[in-house]
Amino acid sequence: MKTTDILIADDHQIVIDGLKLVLSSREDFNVVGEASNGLEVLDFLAKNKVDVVVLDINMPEMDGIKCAKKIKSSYPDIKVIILTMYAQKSFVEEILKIGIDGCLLKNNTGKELSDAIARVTSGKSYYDQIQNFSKEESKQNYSLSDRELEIIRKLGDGMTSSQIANELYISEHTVKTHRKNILRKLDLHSSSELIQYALNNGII
Amino acid sequence: MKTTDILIADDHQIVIDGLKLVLSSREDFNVVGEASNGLEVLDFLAKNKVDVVVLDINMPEMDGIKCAKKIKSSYPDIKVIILTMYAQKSFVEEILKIGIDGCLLKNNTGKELSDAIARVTSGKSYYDQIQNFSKEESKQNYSLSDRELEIIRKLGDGMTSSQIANELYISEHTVKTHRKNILRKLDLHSSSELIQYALNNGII
DNA sequence: TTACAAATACCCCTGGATGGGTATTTTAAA
DNA sequence: TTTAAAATACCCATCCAGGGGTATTTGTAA
Repeated sequence: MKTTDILIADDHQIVIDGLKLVLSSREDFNVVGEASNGLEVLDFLAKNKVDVVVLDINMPEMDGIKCAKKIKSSYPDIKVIILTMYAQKSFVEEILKIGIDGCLLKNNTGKELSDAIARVTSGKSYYDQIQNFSKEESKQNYSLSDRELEIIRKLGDGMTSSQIANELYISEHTVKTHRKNILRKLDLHSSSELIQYALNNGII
Repeated sequence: MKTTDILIADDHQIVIDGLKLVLSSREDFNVVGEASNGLEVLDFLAKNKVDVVVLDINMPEMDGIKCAKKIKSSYPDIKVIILTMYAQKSFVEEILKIGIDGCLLKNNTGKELSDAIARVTSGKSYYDQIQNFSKEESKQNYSLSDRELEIIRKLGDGMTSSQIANELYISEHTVKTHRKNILRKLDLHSSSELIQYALNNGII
């Protein structure tokens, strides 16, 4: 029998334990490794043969999206499934662009994860809920630049515009411009909303 | 054989599926129900006999802490274990006060959850990491009042002091006083930091 | 090489947030 | 019933955020 070798990445061990058991219900699935962040995933892939990687988005060190990008450029044959807490609008564009094979919410049953893995190994893709806003919202869903993301993270640490300006060796005016652009792009109106959004979408 | 009847509550189905499988490895454990929020838990308890409830903190409708409080007052014999993402400093005091039997991070293995359940059924308690800061930080870790928590949640929605004042039928001055007290208690200095803190500690 | 996005920088103004007080009433606990 | 905590309300001041512009430089992709 042809088996599928699977690597699971999540920063919560108990979730990994659960997923392993969920997937062990199928004889053709073989969980060959686990990782608690993106760096561990890349480390594992360098030394082992894997067919499918199941990635949580919110992980320390290197998040799931960044990790998926690196996997797809270094190992285009490996299938990647993103497992996430929320429907992460801000990442939809990126998920589609990177060519991630599957994406589903943690909100789903274990069986659906099995189904998703089976689908992607057969060369198909598995998207849950995601494709809905990929069409409707991708137009108004402007993407944030690297600089803007950098500033959002510093805002999350409670830094003011002038503090950020000092740390980045740029003018406070520039920081304020970035902030205005961020709020405009995301259609938000305060830092509080921004931090909430950022945390819910894996930016922080 | 005496079996332990367990109710699992988490807002992510895939986590429930995993936990059920993890716990099924012990013959004396019997997962009799599952719930995706606190209200469903109370509903289930009203109709079924349960020995142990495993509660996630972050759930919609009614969070794990509020739910635990109600369980302990209505069914003092039912053991309660809190399962959480982060070490939630702000809740330690409350967890100890309510008399929750066990508390562990999702960051643990499935076996540790089994151990915790076994311990609490035998009348002991199981605390992971939590007791550390319960001693060290409980002095400077002032607890927030219900009103203060209410205001934090509204701030998370991006509301201003005056908007909150209108919604709660109180003066804007009062809202500002609450905000000042919140920041002072938590030793924070801006709404951005507060929202970050609140999301990481299950307040929002 | 031309066009466009990103990053940079500055101007204006208004309103809200932060931090320092003080003080009353209400509620709950000892 | 006395005491303490919580919720209420107001004063002051300063600083920063938010929203409206415009403009230059830099890098990159068509």
